[in-house]
This record gives sequence, C-alpha cells and structure tokens, in this order.
Amino acid sequence: MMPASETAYQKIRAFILQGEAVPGMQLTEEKLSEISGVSRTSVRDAVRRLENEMLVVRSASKRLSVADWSEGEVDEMFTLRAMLEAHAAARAARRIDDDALEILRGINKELKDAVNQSPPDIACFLEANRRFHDLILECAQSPRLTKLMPALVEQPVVRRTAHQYSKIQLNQSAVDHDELIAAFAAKDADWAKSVMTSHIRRAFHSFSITASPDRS
Amino acid sequence: MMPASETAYQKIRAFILQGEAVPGMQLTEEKLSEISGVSRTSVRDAVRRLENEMLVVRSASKRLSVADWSEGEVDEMFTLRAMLEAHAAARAARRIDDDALEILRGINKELKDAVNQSPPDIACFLEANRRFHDLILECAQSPRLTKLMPALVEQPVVRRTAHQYSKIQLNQSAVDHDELIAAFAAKDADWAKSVMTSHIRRAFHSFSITASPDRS
DNA sequence: CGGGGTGATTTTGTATACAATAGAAGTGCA
DNA sequence: TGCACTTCTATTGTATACAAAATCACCCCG
Repeated sequence: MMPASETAYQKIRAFILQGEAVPGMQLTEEKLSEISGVSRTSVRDAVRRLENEMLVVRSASKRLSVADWSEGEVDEMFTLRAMLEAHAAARAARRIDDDALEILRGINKELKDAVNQSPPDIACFLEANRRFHDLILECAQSPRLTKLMPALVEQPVVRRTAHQYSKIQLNQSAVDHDELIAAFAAKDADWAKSVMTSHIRRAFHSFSITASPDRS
Repeated sequence: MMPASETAYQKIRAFILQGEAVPGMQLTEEKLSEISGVSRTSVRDAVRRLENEMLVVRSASKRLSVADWSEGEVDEMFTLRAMLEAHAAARAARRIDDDALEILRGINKELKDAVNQSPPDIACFLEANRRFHDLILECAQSPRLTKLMPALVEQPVVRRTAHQYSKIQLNQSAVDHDELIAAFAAKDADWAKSVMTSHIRRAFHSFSITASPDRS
C-alpha cells in the first residue's frame, strides 16, 4: 500500500496536469482531500511538494491555487533548466560507466520506436524521454542538483507541446539523444554540455512557436 | 504571534547551525518537538523545509538526521550557487532601478563598517552580506530562481569560514560588491555575471584553504 | 447611495490520539 | 554458540477535532 501522502501527491498532480484544473483556480485543502481520498493532513504534505514544484502557489493569505505562469516565467524556467541539465550532462560525461551508457541506448531505442508509430505514441515518447533525462541526472551524482531539478520539470509545458510536435521535431530529440550518448561515450564533458543546451533550447523554441496563437 | 511551524523552523535551524548538532546525528520528531516547543504536526512542517534546504536528510527508513556533506558536495554546491547567483546578477543588471541601486550602496556601506571594526564584526558582515545578495535576487525578478536558491544557501559553510576570514578577504568581498554595483549602474549584464562568478568562487577557495587541516 | 464595521462562514493552522512500520532486543532451537 | 524468529519499543504516518485567521455578506450609519 502506498503512503497516503504519496497517493495525494500523485492524484493532485494528475488533476492539475491532465487539464482538469484551470490555471489560477482556487484549491482548498478540503477539496483536494476529497479528490485524493485521504485526510487533510496528508494532503498538506502533498501540497508542500507541489508548492516546491511550483505547480500550486500560495497567496498572501495562504490560500492555494493552480499555478499560472507568465510567458516570461516559462522562458526563465527553460533557461534555468538548460543551465542545470547542461551542467548535469557535463558531470555525467565524466562519471558515466558502460552499463549506464548501454541502458541509455536502450531507452533511446524505445523512444525512437514510439516516434515511428503512426501516429507517434506521445505517451511512450514522454515516458522514455523522462527516463533518459532522469538517468543522466543520476549519473551526474549530485544530490543537490537532484533536489533542484523537480522545481524545473515543466511537465505541463512538455505535455501541452508534445501533442503538437511534428514527427520531424520528435525525431530531432532522438538525434540529440544519440549525440549526447556519443559525447558520453567519448567522456567529453564540454560536448555533452553543448548538446544538452541545444537540446533544451530547441525544445523551448518549438514550444514558443506551437504554443503561440494560430497564425492562420 | 509567529506561526508554530515558523517557530519550529527557526529553532531547529538555529539548533543545527549554531553547532549544537553534530553532522549525522539522529533527530526524532519528538525531540525536535521538545526543542521547538510545538507539536509534532508543526515540526513535520518545518522539517519539510529543512529537508529542501538539505540541512536535514531522511534515511531510507524515513528517519531524520543532521546533514553531513562530503567535500565533493560542498564543491558542487558552490558551483551551482555560482551559476545561479551569476544568472541572477545578469538578470538584475537588466532590471534594477536607481532606488534599489541606492539601497545596495547603503548595505555595502554597512558591510564595510562591519569589516573595519577591530576586530571585524562578523555577525554584522554576514547579515549585510545576506541582505546584499537577497536584494539582487529580488531585483532579478525570477520566482523560480527565488525558489531554488534556499537549497544553496550554505549558511553552515559561510559561518564556519567567515570567522576565519582575514580582514583582507573580508575587504575583498566589499570590493567585489562595489564592482557589482558599478556593473548594475552600467546595466551591463555580462559584467555583473562575471563579477558574481568570481565573487562566489573566491569565497569557495577561501573556504577550501581555511577549512583544510592545518599545514603547520 | 456609499463606506465601514460586525457577524457568519469558509479556510487554514495546530494539537492530540491512534495506527502502521521499522529497529532492537530477547528467546529458543539446532 | 550462532542464527532465525518473535516480541517489544521507538519512530514515523494518518485521521480527527478544535482553534485561529481570513473572506464574505450583510446591515447600519452617514
């Protein structure tokens, strides 16, 4: 049995990310308690975590609401994520072993398979993508960095955009990953860092374009 | 009256930082409840925050203990802090207004006064130093960055080291701050970023030297 | 008709009690 | 004596009840 606070965390998170919640919408602990089926005590625990991830925000009067990010904030988040993931990639390049490298290749194979479905299997793509980046973070062996990253996982952004990604853009991700693997194999920290920076920033610009109002 | 969870946070934090706790020492919620004089509910709240700051760590079996950082982790923390504070400085340079600039000058004046006491007033120095960096962070106008920084405030390290700082080193901090102010006045983001990077990394190396075992 | 204050209601904060789980210490058997 | 198993204890996890605080709605007074 999963801890109640973990249940609450997952349910509330899903509630927010799977679009049932509107940005800015108020969330009372009572309501969240109903949604997740556990007591307010555990809900508060879960909310703490979600607050750190900035998926929910707390007003001056301590009331909770679904986060609503400005364009500038999304921009800044990508910038920070690019900085930290690039740093993680550089560290990983110095520390990665052959086993991890092999697993990374396996994950990217799954990712390619997901992309090559017709239509591409977005859920699978996102899952493989997440595992790919998580493993790099693990190889970076930096507890601090691991603690920081969750505040920058832009799940909602990825989700919003991935459904609009073209097959070409999805493929580019796979290609980026291949080059990252090559940089890791060569233990070239600078190379890994550069590739990761490009990889994240490309994702950002894909987002900027696809997320803008239609120019039809 | 301060909220109980805030009381607990401050008391426990002080307990850890003011050296009453040894790294690795176990902390039960009950004990922390006694120390802070509030119920376990509020203590758990406080502990959540301290966990994020990585001042306390949770073992596999959920037991709490005072964090004990390896040399590599301290190194990594300074690196991350340098990255993020430099980024903050760059953003601040683009956004800062004359009022904030003036306040910054005032704070640095206080800092210099503290340094010029005989002996230098370390507590005052640390306080002014904290306010200086906090204001820059505020001027950066990045909620995300603001959320991230607390996990990198290496209070214990600063504290351990500042008492061993020479007057020359303390003065260098004031000089760095002056140059930062100049960069801000010129609205030169790159300059600000470089100065901040040097500033943090210098502090790191001062730490490395003074914290090493005596080489007498 | 508007502003300010007062009571009711909603929402968050805290304590306590109890449940579940992990760790330690015995205890018995080979 | 050593090892597995069991009981007991220490510790964390969760729910509920109540307290404090904030918001809202209403009414009264100007």
